[in-house]
Amino acid sequence: MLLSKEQFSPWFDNLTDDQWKLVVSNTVHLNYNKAETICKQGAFASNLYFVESGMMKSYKEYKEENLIMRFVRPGEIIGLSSLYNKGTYHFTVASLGQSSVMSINADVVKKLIRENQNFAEKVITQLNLETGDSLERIISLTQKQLNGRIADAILYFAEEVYHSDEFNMQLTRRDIADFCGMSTESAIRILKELHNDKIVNIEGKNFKIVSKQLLENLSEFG
Amino acid sequence: MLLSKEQFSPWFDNLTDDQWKLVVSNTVHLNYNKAETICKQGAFASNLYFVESGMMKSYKEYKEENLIMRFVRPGEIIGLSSLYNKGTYHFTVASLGQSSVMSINADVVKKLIRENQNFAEKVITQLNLETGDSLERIISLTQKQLNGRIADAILYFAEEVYHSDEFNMQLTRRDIADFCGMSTESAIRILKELHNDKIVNIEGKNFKIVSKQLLENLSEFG
DNA sequence: CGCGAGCTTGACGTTGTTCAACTAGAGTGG
DNA sequence: CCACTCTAGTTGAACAACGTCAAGCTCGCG
Repeated sequence: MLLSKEQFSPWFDNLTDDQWKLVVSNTVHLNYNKAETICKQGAFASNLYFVESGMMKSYKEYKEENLIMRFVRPGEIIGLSSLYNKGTYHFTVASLGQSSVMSINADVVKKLIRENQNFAEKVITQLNLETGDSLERIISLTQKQLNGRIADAILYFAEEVYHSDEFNMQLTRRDIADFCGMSTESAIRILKELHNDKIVNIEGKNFKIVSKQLLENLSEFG
Repeated sequence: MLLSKEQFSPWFDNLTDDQWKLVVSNTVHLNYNKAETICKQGAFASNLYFVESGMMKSYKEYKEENLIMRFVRPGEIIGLSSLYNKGTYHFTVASLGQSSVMSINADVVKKLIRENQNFAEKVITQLNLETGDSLERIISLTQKQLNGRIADAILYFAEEVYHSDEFNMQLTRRDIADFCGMSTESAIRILKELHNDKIVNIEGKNFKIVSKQLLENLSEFG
């Protein structure tokens, strides 16, 4: 398979040819099926994963509970936050449907950080973006009630994941609940309420936001 | 005031003399009193703060609620996670007692990141440490009940903040509650319970861990 | 000496979880 | 082709966990 840097823009487009060759020669492509695990929380993070296609859930495991932190989409890199320190994955990442990744040796990424300031800056930029998101999630999860959290989740799906107010949800109700830090039953009840109140039209996995304004109100005051 | 790089080790000890001069000439020292604000969530992060003495609380503001994310101690830098992107502070940081900081221009820090790979690596290392802590906090706050969260907090104070099983707490009950994401009354009730159960000896602001084992059990199963 | 902030306690109401039961569809093996 | 099972989704009722409210208390500071 022929690889060009630009294909993986904007992560790699500033690499020198030598650096890119190094990346290519320390890379394998992998395909995952639904429910397969890309990386496991606590394991040594000897590889990072550049997502090429599909969608994954990235979650913290705690006892029987999973708390989904975010959904990972093409163009994103998994494992940046595991570089240095103990070098273990903070999350488990599992594929939601079919997906493919480019697996890169972590030492190569560290080498790029050392040798290419642009790359280092991009890494820090990305880490800080994730920190910001992560903090917003903490607020949503700890300071809002069920309504508000579900509203946040639906807005997140529409804006960050599907880029549309109408989408066919890939997730189970349980995934939604795990993303909102609540029980499956609670998630179902609130979704039903949203549907009955004609705020979001929900039929099975088909979601259509009817009133974004009301949804944002819920997120804010719910 | 005479400044040496080594004094601020390990953040700056790998800088060249020129780089250090640049830091010194773009730096001011500031003293804060109790309850004064070092930086404000949402404001442009044009400066970073290297903590020299004292202790601060770093918290997210949401409506009337504050959620304390961590306590900042000498040797730490405030604002790394605000570099790049929008460049606004993710937190408000307020001094708990008297404290002093070295305020550094953010552009200088960015320049150091570009020009000194060691520094860049340290920054990423630190950011990833903070990410790890932050995730542990999410788990504590969302997956554990009040007992477990208070236990986590006390263990955190003993291990990360005061480095002793016996300490005089600088915080109010409200601070403790804000750190554990619960109401002040709940925090008080649980602390009392811990005292009555002879797990932690608490008299006013004096804390003494009697049975660390039981406390860890609470953290794990509480 | 009085005032305000922090601390404490009990009673009460709300929120959200748990448990149990039921349904529907998808896959499996006889 | 039909039971059988498993998972996902759903609903209601009972219950536990936690927050809110109201009151009173203490202590340091002006």
